[in-house]
Amino acid sequence: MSFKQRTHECGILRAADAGAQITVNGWAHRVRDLGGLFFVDLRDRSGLVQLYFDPQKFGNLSDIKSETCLSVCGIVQERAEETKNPSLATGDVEIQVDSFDILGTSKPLPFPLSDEQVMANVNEELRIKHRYLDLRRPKMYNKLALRAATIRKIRSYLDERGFLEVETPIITRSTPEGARDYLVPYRLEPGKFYALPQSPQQYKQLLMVAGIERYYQIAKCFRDESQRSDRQPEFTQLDLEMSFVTQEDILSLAEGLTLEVVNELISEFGLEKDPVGLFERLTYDESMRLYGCDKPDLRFGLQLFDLTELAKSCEFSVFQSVAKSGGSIRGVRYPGGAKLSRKEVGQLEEFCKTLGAKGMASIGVESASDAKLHGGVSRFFNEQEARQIIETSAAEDGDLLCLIADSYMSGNNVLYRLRNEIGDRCGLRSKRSLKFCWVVDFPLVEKDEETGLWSPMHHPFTSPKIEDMPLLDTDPAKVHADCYDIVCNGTEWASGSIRIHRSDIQSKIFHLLGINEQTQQERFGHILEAFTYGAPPHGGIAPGIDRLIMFLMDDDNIREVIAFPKTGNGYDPMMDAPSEIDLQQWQELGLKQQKY
RNA sequence: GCGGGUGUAGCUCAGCGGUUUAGAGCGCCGGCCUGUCACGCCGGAGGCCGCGGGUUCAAAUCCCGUCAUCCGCGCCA
Repeated sequence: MSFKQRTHECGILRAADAGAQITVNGWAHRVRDLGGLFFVDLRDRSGLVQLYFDPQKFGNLSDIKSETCLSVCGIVQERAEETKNPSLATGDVEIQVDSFDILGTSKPLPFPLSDEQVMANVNEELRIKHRYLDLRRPKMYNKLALRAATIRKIRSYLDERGFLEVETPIITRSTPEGARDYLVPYRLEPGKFYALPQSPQQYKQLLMVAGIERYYQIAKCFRDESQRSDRQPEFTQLDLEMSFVTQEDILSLAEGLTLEVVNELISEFGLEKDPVGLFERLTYDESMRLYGCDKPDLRFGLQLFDLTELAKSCEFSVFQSVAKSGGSIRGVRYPGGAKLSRKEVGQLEEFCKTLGAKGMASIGVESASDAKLHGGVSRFFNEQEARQIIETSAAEDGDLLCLIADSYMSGNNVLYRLRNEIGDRCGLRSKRSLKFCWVVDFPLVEKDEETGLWSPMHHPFTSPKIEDMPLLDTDPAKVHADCYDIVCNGTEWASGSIRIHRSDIQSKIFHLLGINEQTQQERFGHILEAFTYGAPPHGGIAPGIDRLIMFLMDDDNIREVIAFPKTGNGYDPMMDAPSEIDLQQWQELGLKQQKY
C-alpha cells in the first residue's frame, strides 16, 4: 500500500509556516463534527495540530473516528485571531485539508486515551493488555523518550571515559544463593537447566580478569521473587566494573555520572526538579544511628535521638528495663506534633505497632527553654532529665517527641518508617528535590535469624576491608566491607563493592558463608580458577535504570516507566504470558507434566 | 505464604441497613448543527453486578469459598 509520507511533524507547525503545502501523518486524537464544519486534532509523537475539513468538499467524513490513522495533504493557514487556541502549541494555525488517506481504521477504544483525567484511573491491567494504545499517550511517550535519553547519556559519559560495552549471556547457569532463578530447560540433557541472570555479576568480574579494565552494560536482570510497586521480575541496571581501582575511584565515577546525566536531563526535559548537588556521605553505622535505616531520606533532617543512658535511671519502668537489658530508647521529633489530639497520637502509636513496635511513648514539648514537657510519659521525668531530653532531641516548642523502646535494630525498623511518615505529614519530602547520598562501610555479613548462618549483606564476592580481615576468624559481624550504596530520597538506587580478586580470600569467605569446598568447586569453580591467573583488583556498581526514571518522573510505580510491564503475579496480560506449551514441547524437553 | 483494599455498561463510578424496570458522566449508534478545540443539542442501544456455593419468600446488596487486580509484610545473595 502506498501513502503520502509526511513533510512536517504535527507539533512543530507555527504561524510562520502559513501558506506551506504540506503532508502530515498521524492519528485522529479528537474529532469534532459541527455539521457544516469538521475538525480533527491530528496527533503524532511531536504533538497535535488541528485539521479543518470542508464537508462540502468531502461529503461524509464519518469514517474518521478517534485513533483513525491518517495521511493528510493540505495548506497551513494562520487562524483568524478569534479562533486561535492559546492552549495548543500549534494553536495559531490549522491545516486546511486538500486530500487525505485513511491508513488504518480504528474500533472504539477500550479506554479514552485522549482524556488524561480518566486515564489516571483506568484499570492498570487493561492498560497493560492494550499497551500499544496506552503508549500512544504523550505522557507515556515522554517517559520512553526520557528513558532513551537517559541511557544515551549514560553511554556517552562512559564511552568518553574509555569504558567498553560488553553483552553477557541471558541464558546462563543457576546460582541458587541469591534470589529465586528463572529457569530454562536444556533440551539436549533432560534434567539440566539454564537460568536467567539475576545480574551479570560473575561475568563482569571475569571480564576484569580478561583485561577489559572498564566495562559497562545496560543489563536486563531477572529475579523470580514477589513483586512490589518498585520491583518487576525483569528490570534494567547500568552494570559497570573497573579494574585497578579503589573504592574512591568508583564513588567519584558514579557520582560524576549521576550529576551530569541527571542535571542534563532535568534541564533538557524541563523537569520540575532542583539541580542535583554533590552526594552526602554516611557510613552504614551513622545512617542506622541517625536515620534508623541504610536508605535515609535526606530531603529532611529530623535525625533520631538516643535517650538510652538517661532512661537507665529514669522513673519510667518500661524505659528503665529496656535500657538496662541492652535495648535502646530512641526517638524522632515531630515538629508541631504537640498539638495532636490524644486520639491522633493513639493512631500514630497504632502505626508503629503495625510495624512491629510494642508501643510508642510520646512527650509534648511546651517550652524548650523552660524545659516544660507535657502529656504522654512526661510526668516520669524531673526537670534535669527534661532539660537533657530537650537538648538531646534538639526539641523546639510545640514538638512531639515519639519514643520507641526496643532492641536497637527492631527500634530502627520502626523509627525510620515513623520518621518518613512524619516527613510526609509535615510536607518535608519535596517532589522538587532529589537528594542522593552514599552509604558506605556496610558490614560484610549478617546472621540469618532462621538458619543461624552468616549470609552476605551484599553478595559473596564483596571484599572485606583489609584492616578487618583478622576479624573474619574471630568476630565476623564486626567485619566491614568495601561496599557502598547510592540512596535517593529514601530508596536504594545503586549498590556496589570492591570485589575479592584472590581465590584464597574468596574461598575463605565461601567457607564463612557455609559453602564447603565441594560446593564451591561445583558452583564457583570457574571464578575461583579465574582468580588464579593474575586477577586484577576490581570493583563496580549497578544503578537501577527503572528507578532513576521513576525518580525523575515522580512515578511511584515501576510499571509506569517500563514499556511492556507485567502485573504483580508476573503475568503479561498483553502476550498472555506465561502460557501453556504444546505436547511436542514437553516431549522435546524431556519434561513430565506434574499435577500438584 | 500472610494482611488490607477493589471487582456493577466499552471506560470512570454511584447503588450494597435485602424488594418489583440496577443508575450517572464519558464513549458508541442515529438525527440536527458553518469556527469548534473536553464543541453543543435531541434520541437510542448497551449489564450472567468477577466466578461458585449458601442464607432468604426475595441477594449487586448478607455469609462462605474462589479467581483476578492493587497496596503492604515475609521474600528480594
